[in-house]
Amino acid sequence: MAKGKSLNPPGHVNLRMLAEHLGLSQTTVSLVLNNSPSAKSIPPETRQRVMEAAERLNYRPNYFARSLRQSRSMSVGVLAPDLSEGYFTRVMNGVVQELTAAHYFYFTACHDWKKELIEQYPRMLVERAVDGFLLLNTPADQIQVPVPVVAISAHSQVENVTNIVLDHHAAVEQALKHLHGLGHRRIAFMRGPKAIPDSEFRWEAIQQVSREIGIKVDANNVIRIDAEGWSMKTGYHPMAPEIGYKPMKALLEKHRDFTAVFCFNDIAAIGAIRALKDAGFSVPQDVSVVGFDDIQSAAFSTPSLTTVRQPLMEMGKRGAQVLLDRIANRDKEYPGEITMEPELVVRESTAAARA
Amino acid sequence: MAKGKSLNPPGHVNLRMLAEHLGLSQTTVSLVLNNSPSAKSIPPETRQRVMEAAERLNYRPNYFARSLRQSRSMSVGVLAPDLSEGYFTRVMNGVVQELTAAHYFYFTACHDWKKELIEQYPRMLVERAVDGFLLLNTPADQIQVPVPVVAISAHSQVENVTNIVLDHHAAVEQALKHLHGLGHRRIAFMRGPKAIPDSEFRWEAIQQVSREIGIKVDANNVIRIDAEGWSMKTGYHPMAPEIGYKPMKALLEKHRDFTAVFCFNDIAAIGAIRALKDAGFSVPQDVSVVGFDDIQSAAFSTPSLTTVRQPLMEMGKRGAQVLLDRIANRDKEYPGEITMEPELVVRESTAAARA
DNA sequence: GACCCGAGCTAAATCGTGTTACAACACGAT
DNA sequence: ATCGTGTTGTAACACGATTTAGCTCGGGTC
Repeated sequence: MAKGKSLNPPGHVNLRMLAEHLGLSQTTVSLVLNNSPSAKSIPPETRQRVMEAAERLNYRPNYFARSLRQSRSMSVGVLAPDLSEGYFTRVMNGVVQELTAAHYFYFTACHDWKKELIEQYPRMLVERAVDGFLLLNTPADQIQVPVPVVAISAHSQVENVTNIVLDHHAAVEQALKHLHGLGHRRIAFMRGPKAIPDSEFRWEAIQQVSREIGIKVDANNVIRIDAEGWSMKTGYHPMAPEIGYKPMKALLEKHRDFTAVFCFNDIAAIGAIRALKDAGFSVPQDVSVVGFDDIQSAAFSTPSLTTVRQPLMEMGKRGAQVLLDRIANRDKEYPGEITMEPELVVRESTAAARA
Repeated sequence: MAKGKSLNPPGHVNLRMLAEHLGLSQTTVSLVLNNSPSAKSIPPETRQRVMEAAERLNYRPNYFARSLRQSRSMSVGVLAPDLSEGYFTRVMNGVVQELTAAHYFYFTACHDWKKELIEQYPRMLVERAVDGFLLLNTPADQIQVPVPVVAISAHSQVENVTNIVLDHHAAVEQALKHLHGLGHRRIAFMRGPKAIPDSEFRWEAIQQVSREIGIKVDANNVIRIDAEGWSMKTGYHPMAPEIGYKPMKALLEKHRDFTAVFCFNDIAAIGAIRALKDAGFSVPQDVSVVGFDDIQSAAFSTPSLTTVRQPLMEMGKRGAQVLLDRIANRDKEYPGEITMEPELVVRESTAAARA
């Protein structure tokens, strides 16, 4: 009665208080609650008593004290360029599923492609003791941290980093064989911005596959997304279809010697289609358009988009799984690269080439 | 030399180690580094010496130990239903700007509309000592936490919560006056899912404004988005245009006695347009469609969407500002509600009613 | 009787910081 | 000599959990 139980700050039950209340030592209570291996010798009745009291007094172990001891925080850092509509949300849907199931939380940090932020954020998050990093679409070369790193859609062969990548050869092959099979020979290519790791990688795949299939890549038919369009500093539209609209319009003003366009992603493809329509073309009768990613609106825009589906959610899930696994077994060997398979989704935006 | 400096785990400099190295006590070093008021008496030279050593040895105070002592974390919790394409990313763009500028990080937690998670996550994040909460599109009634809360797009008059809301009367008035002005009299309304706080609020505004303008709301022309479509458990498409496609299709199978549709949001509007086209209608010649939000794809879908623009980014910015202000001055008075103004954006999806 | 053993527990150290209470000393004033 | 009063620090505890090392006691073995 004089145990002092009633004068506590309510809702803040200690291990000490719990132990006092039970007439046991903190050690015993802790061992039971954590189901520690050295708790074998504790009889079931005592166990039961401890569990019940913890439940009844609504005991919650203090997060910081526990983390201080075990030096792990049950949280990871997610580094991404921005909170973009297409890519980010889809990958994160998969990531979140896995992290949540493992009782992990995550910090998100957007570097907006700024070099200094790409170096600064990892340091700041290490100070907050994240147990690992997940990089989305972000070059990993410069990142040196004392915890495991998994990079999704990056291609840096660096110690400590596991890459989750798409099989780009297969992806490009499916798209180009589809167009080739429809009779397209003069194909325009829209390259991604330099900053994005996938851009160069995919471009090389395009050149290689083109040689294999026998498609000529004409420099006059290669356009490039302007990296500025991706920046936050545009304010209102960080990553609008505009990024595809502008280069397509520019190309159309020079010449119209192509029957199909292979776009860097779906958002750009939607913009490109808009530019084609504005120029008096109809899609797919006059020009076929192929996108990349298969974001949600791809199926519902008009015309619906033929596109190379990246299994973004699965890539997120897989990435998170690997990261959690590497965190749990820090000295186990880990894969340097994991490849995921794409899938061509044929919809309305492609058709046989006009004669 | 034999001070043991070289046999440390590198990158892990203690306060103790720093103090030893300096030949001072931990207290002194701590006082200097935190610029504590009781450090007044410490001479500038000693100060200087401490600061330099900390810099040189790259000393970083342990986050857990520090938080364990002072229980605050320089981070906030963001609670949202999901990482949806339209709403979430736009609001967060504004939020992130403000938080980053104030050197705050944030945890994101998606409750997926599950009651138990809406109660559980705040508790878990309080354990992690977040300094405040930001609720997106999430009812705040049940949330009891010892830190400031700002709710964006919610309408709960609860102690401790500041609401950032849209002026729904103005929003609905602009949309309906636009349609009324184009000659539309028989208008179909798509209500939002029950779970979303804005749904009921907007519906009441619709009823009131309709009375004021003289538009009849016919129960046969009211459809509702099926809440299940929003759930994660659908796996692949958490929040696709499908949510608008299905109810629109169902309505069209019953009757076609309307010349315009006012949709709950842009994503649903895109789905509804698709359903109208599938049924042989053309938009806007046969049926006008008005959306809500003005998400990025609204301007680039075909036809481009007439919609009520919510200043989502500004709402996020404002919400974060208020939260940070309330965190910094915990006892200052705070606003219970802040109203933001909408703006009608007229594009291609609306036209004069057919005779 | 010495020795070991397992069952059932506990005291005390540890993690790294922040903070309170107090020590040692100098200097001048009484 | 004593007292006050800054100055310049330090020892020790608090925060709350985990973990190591070990204690006690009854019973069995040789």
